[in-house]
Amino acid sequence: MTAVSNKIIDRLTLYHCILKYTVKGQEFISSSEIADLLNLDASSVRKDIALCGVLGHNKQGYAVSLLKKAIEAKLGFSDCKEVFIIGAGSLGTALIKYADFKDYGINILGLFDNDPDKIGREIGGKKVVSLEKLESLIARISVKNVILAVPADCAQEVADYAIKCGVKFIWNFTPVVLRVPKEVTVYYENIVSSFMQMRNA
Amino acid sequence: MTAVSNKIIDRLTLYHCILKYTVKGQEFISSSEIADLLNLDASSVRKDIALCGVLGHNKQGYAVSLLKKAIEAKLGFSDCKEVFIIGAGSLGTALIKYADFKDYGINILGLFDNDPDKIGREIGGKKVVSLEKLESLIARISVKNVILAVPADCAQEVADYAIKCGVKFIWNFTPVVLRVPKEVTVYYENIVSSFMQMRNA
DNA sequence: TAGATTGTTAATCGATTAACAATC
DNA sequence: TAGATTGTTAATCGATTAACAATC
Repeated sequence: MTAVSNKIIDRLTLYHCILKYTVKGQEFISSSEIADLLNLDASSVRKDIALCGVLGHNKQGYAVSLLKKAIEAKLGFSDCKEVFIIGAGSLGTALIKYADFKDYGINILGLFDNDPDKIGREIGGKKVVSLEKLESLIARISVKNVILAVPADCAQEVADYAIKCGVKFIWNFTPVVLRVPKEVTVYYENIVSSFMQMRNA
Repeated sequence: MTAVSNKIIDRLTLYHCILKYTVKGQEFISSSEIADLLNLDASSVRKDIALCGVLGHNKQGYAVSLLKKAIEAKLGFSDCKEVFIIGAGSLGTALIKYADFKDYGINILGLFDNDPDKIGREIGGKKVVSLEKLESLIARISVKNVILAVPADCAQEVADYAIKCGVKFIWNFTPVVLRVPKEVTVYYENIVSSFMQMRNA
């Protein structure tokens, strides 16, 4: 399979959102219709779609349901990844309740915190587990991905612990740039940056 | 002031996070130290820093506090923008509680919802206001920016209403690509995309 | 047919990386 | 001095845009 750059992944997920919500019920969509919704060039839309192996129809554009499935296949929505969330504060809660994750192959298995008031409570259908138990749980069911949603002042410490437990990918929702060993990858959910982009527009 | 691309804004905010958290207490930092933390090329870091008008010192690198202030000035952290959040669910709650927003010049003035159970309740120090009141409030205090954190199935409808009230910028946390008039700008917080990038790495 | 739209190549544009003199 | 690091130019790389023949 051809490698797909992050920019293309970004656009493909947005095309998918269009197909799933914006043009729901519509049978065909043209490259220029997608391009207009996202302020893109129509030829780049056509190129992205070609990557997914979908052929269009003249004067009609692309079949919505076919294109939607092709994007799902290309991005691997059905190849489910298992994830733990660390931090059961308001952000961790929002993420575990984000039902759409399942549709995208993101399977949230558990929610960890070290606040005794939260441990044992149920949030979004999952029991909050003591952070101490991360190590034994990872040993049992090999989960390599965590979402880090803890306060900034303990982000590095918790990341170190998760890495010690065997975590390889950290989806980092804290504003802290983490020091990690080479074999560990951190993805920064840089919320503030997109606000700055909005402001500077 | 030189225009700064979104990619550069992305990197500058991450440098700022490093200076604020990761190397707190350290007096100087070299371009390669920043580059290593973020898996970037050191020369691109130096270029970004040059854009902020900061000069480094040989054998020492850049003065941390000076560079931090220069990034803040370049990105306009002190030029405060006022924002309403629409949707007082778990995501809206998480966002209003994200204290760091204030440091970045994001001033959240109010939280709207149309769920009678939520209206009047206090979340993150702000009273939840009925969505009906958006129009009169925007007429009084001219707020052009909203964070959209409502369920997908009413995203377009709520966006239409906000635009009718005079909103010009929508920071969209829903997975719905919105149809908006030309004078309105939508920024997509594409959470699923970054997960896909993580998976495909 | 005429018009609209795709698929794809070529041209342009911008961003990243490499290289290295200047500096302390 | 030698070594490390900046500041900046030139070279490379990749992404976007323009253009247009092919198609229905």
